[in-house]
Amino acid sequence: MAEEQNAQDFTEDGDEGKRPLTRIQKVNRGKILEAALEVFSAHGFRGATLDQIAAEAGLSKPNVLYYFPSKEAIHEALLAGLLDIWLAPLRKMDPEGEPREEIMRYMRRKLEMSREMPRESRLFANEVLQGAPRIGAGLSTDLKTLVDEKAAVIDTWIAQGRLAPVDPHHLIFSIWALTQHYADFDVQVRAVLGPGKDPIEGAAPFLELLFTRLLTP
Amino acid sequence: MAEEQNAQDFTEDGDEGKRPLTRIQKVNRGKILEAALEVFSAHGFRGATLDQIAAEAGLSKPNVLYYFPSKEAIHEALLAGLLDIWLAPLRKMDPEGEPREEIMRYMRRKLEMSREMPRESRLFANEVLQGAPRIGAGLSTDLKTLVDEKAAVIDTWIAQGRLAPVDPHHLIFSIWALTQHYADFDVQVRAVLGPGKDPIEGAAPFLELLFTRLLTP
DNA sequence: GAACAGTTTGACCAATCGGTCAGGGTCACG
DNA sequence: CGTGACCCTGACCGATTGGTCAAACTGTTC
Repeated sequence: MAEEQNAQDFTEDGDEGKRPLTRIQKVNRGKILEAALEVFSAHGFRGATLDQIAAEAGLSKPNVLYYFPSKEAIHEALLAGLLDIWLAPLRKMDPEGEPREEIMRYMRRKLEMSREMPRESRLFANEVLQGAPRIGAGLSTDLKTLVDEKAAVIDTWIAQGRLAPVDPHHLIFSIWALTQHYADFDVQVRAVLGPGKDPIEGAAPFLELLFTRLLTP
Repeated sequence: MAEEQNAQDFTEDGDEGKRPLTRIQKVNRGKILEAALEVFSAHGFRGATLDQIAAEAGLSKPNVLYYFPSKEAIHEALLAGLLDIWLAPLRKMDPEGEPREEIMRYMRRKLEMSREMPRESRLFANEVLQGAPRIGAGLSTDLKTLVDEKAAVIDTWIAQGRLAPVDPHHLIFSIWALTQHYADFDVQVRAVLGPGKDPIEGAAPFLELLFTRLLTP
């Protein structure tokens, strides 16, 4: 195997890894990540090829490898920020807010993300489906911590009688499942509904009704 | 080892292809399909290799190709019956039955399938996630027909006032999303809940509550 | 405009993958 | 126990894939 590790590498230096980041670097890294999101989300990690990514980015394969040390590194770079982006709406859930409105707002924001960021959703789904080999750690640490924390908030709300008594963990799962379904299974949903309307447009009022009925004491 | 009686001795070829199917053939085809289900569901079509399947089945690669003409053919053989198996519970939904009980029964059966056939669920999810390149046709024909038919039944029930008014298509989607989530995103669910209990055990009462609240007029 | 860092590429490589093939082993049955 | 159909395998092949490399090109700065 190639054991040669380029010691003088990229941003992973813990200390002063100050790198001015050329204009061309910024542009091309962006193009690569955008192309990689397109290809990885459509074919999975194993199903995507560097040639596809390079073509999609409008660069040559060696040029892509000039900006990222490996295919794996591109994938990691994509997943790196994804978990945070993905959980940002949940983080915003305010313990001081009105319980039902807070949960509904979270659900709406997640549904909106399924419409506006379906590729990110599918990238994530691909990763989890195959056992989360590359972000498994983040799931049982960051993710679990955040969910447990918000579940505690929900339990408080329930104890105060401001919310119908439901299992808070499964409530959060249900929001994930119901919203991401429209991004991840888009082809199936569209095949069933037939051509024309945006599926999420019909989903929105349904989910409003569903969660209102579920959460009203 | 997992000894699953893959009762799928398929004698297709409406033509003259009526070989009696040797005992060894039955056994080895079963071993290959079982192994392929394991590997395809875990890594996707592109991510799975014939060597993996052969190793999992305890056969040599050329031997695997003796029973199936190609990797593609193995995958197709798996998907062939899957859509039917997958939709069987929906087919059983009885227009003459008690509306809420019929829908609850369907939901329960789907949840049960997530527990007992998670690999099939993930195989299906993998296929749909990547645009359903191999069963796309079946989605907009068989699947759409069945769902439209059952949606009409649900609409009738609603018109009779025996069910709360909800969009029947999205109701069916919600059952799919909520139940399959526990199979497809198993790693994530377990990471969040922590080790120990079976996630589906906790999901069952939650889903009972959710759909009861949603469907009661 | 020299000089050097940063950028790009064609040619190439080793590994892996799906699949083939000739030949040999094994089973069932008369 | 012979024989033909069925079963199995090691060796091999062409294509694809992730990745390397030397050399050439470009942009920027003094």
